[in-house]
Amino acid sequence: MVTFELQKTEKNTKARLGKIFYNGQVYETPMFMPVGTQATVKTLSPEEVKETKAGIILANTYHLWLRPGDEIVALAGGLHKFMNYDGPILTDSGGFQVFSLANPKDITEEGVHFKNQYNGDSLFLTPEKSIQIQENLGSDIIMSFDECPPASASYEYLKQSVERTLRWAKRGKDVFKGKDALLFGIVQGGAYKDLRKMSAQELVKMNFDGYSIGGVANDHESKEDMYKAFDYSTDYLPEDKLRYAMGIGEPIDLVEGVIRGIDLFDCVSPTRLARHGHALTKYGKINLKNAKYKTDFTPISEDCDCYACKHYTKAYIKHLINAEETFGARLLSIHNIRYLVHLMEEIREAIKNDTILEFREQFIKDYYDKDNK
RNA sequence: GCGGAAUUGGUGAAGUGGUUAACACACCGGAUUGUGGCUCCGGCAUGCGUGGGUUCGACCCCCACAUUUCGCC
Repeated sequence: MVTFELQKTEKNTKARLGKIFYNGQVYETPMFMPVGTQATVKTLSPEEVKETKAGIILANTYHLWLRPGDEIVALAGGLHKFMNYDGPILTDSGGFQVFSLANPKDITEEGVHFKNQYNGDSLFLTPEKSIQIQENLGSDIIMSFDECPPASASYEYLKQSVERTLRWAKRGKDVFKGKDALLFGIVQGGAYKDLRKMSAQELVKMNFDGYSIGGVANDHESKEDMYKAFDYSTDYLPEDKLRYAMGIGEPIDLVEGVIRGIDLFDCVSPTRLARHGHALTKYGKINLKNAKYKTDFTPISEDCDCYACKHYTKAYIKHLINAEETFGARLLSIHNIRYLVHLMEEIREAIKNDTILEFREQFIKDYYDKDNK
């Protein structure tokens, strides 16, 4: 069972420091969570995930429901046993996949009809069903089933969607057993203050165990709008509950999110970028496919303590990526996850010292200033 | 030695007497935010073996040479 304790709020911003307790384990927030959609963080073993000092990992309702099926995972004794991971596991509700993957789809008050993209079967996902699947999976942090509209949706559509998502949240909460897991409500409303506020306040009335901020970074949403969505949401959320920005993100977005009162982030980017040959560094993202790394026999980052940086050079990893060897993707995934986890360590230190704004300034200078490279 | 065939970018190659030489791979860049790991978007032959000729115009027609290859002696 996951519990959360708020430690402090930074002097100049909404940035928060907290602790998550889980089966004798302790994790600090703000925290970055790697994504393991299909009950595996792609290319990594659980031991390698742990070595990056990541705590919570994500798994996905939609994918595991379709394959291998939540009943099978339940038979295996739950996700933790099935995938051999003893840290906390958070599951997404399937709401985002309905938005991003399932086509065609038909969204009704009752739930969402869509086709199984693998075999064409007709599927019907409801708020109740989503919770039930997540409980079968043995998730520690369960998400409400939400509609995730594109950022370009009209105000009118967003308003209706937010209201429906609230009704879905209520339906999910009503069937949630609440034994060993937390249930989060998901704040929607695009970049509109009144919608985010309404969404947050109504969810808070239902008293969820934590609150997610959804519908961000979708559909080429601007960073400005995303940051507004953070502010307009966290302003109306209780201090003593976790706030989670779903699907975020880029290093700068983690910094900006923390400043706006977010505790948890997840993103596919470290592992996806890795598979495509990119490495995150203090001085920006680098593309190891670039010819200039052919003879670069230095680590990705001199001061990184990850397995990849301790033992391998850019030239070697570049070779692996070029040769399409999975070990290359694995080394880069280890590095990129470690980079983001370490970034959060630095962020927490800055919150302790009440210097998060100075930290942001220096971070932007290092990450984006081309003269540093 | 004689006869035939071929010669297009790093590679495999398409191509028509008439504006910017198709496509693929490789290569060089870029993208990627609640993950379809083999994804997406760009760039990449001022030149079609070499030298002449025909033509208003030739990668495409003609001649010579070079190289490769096949067959025969």
